[in-house]
Amino acid sequence: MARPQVFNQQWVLNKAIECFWIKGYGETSLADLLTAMNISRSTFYNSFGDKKQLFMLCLRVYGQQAHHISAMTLLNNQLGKSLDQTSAEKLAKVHIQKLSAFEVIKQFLHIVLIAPNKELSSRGCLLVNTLAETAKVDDELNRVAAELISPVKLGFIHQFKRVFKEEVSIQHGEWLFTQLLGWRLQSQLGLSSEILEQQIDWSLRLLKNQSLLLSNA
Amino acid sequence: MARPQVFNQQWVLNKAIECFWIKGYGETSLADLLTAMNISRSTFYNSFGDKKQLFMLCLRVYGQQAHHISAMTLLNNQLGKSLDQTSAEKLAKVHIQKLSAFEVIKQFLHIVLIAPNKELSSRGCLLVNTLAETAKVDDELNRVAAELISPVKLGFIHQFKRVFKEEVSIQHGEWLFTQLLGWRLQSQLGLSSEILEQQIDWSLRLLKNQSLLLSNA
DNA sequence: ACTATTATGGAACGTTCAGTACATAACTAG
DNA sequence: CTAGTTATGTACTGAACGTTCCATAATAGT
Repeated sequence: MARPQVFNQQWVLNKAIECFWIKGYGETSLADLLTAMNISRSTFYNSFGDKKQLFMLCLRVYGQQAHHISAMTLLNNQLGKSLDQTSAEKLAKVHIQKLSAFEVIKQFLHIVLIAPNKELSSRGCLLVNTLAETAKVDDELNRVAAELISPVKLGFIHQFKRVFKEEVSIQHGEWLFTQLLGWRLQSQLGLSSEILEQQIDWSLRLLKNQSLLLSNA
Repeated sequence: MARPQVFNQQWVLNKAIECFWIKGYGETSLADLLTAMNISRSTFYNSFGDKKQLFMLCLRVYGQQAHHISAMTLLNNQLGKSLDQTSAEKLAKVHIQKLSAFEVIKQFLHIVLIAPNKELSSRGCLLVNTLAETAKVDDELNRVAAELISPVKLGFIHQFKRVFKEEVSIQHGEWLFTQLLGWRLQSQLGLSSEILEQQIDWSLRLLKNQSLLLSNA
């Protein structure tokens, strides 16, 4: 009945996510997007409304992927399609299921913070970045980003509790999540991966002995 | 010999810092700056070169102030002129010198993360924000921000060690600094101040028992 | 009072921005 | 083959951006 779309929806969406992920919402121009997505202006506006709508769509897709990835990583299943091959290979070699609960978490942190590649890990998390960028500038985007982060965080904590088989509390998961955020920034500050791994070791060892030190109340 | 400047250099600089601090470099327009600084376009370009040069100047000034403030806070001296009156009053009431080393750190974290006011603490650190914002966009600004952060971090760690009287290592300071960054983001994510304080308690208690758990090698 | 020097105000610059209008191309159902 | 529908490419819009330019105002030394 009508002329068919010549581009691949998922492909151009992932390209858009990559743009926003690298440069942020404000710094990403329409020209950047059109070049990366390889579509024309009219196609853009016909298919995605406008820049803001596209961005919110990207946030949602990214949120689902991020949630999926962190959950899958801890569950030792296949990686989502969005990660590149090197990451998938690295993960496959880990053989998480044979490691202790602490090793699983350690490997997860290692992959998220260090392993994939400098390029990827230095980007940080699109949702967290967006939250910071739009904090005082765009209430709507800020709200959306905040809403989308929460399931990711809860997913992390949930898997964290699963791995530790109820030996830890939700609060411990929150505590470790705080440090995950901190490590992200530290690595962006140029903290050496040696010290980063050392810190991860420390935190996990502290968590291992948490029953000795941390009361729940 | 010449017509004198009618504006106060420090005053307009602090106004500029406030702009950049709230909206970031990219999102702060020249109109925003001129309104806040209350000067005209030509005065702006004559006195500060251009937007980027002014921004780098602001970063330097802010870096010195931030360094000063964190050091002074821990040393229980007067606050720098840049903090507002409420913060100064809050700090004066703390009477840090009478508290234990751990209480000093705890109060410091409390002030930085929770106490001053939602407005101020939600801004985060201008240098950290800049580092994140310019990561993939402007190499020069990124480099400058990274260079200016390091003395602030070292200052924090130095004072941290001073307060603890060599009972802790530099690595412990780095570890706590990581969490400081994480808490900043968490509070921006809407983490309740109750949980935030709980986490601070936990981390400090863990640090208190560090000799039991953490080896230095 | 005159001159040199600097600060200031305002108009205008070219560029880039997100978004729109419209003609045309590509397809399908009839 | 035709009519109808949708996708696409190009030219354009008005607004906002950072920056420059120039005339003018205000001072200090001579």
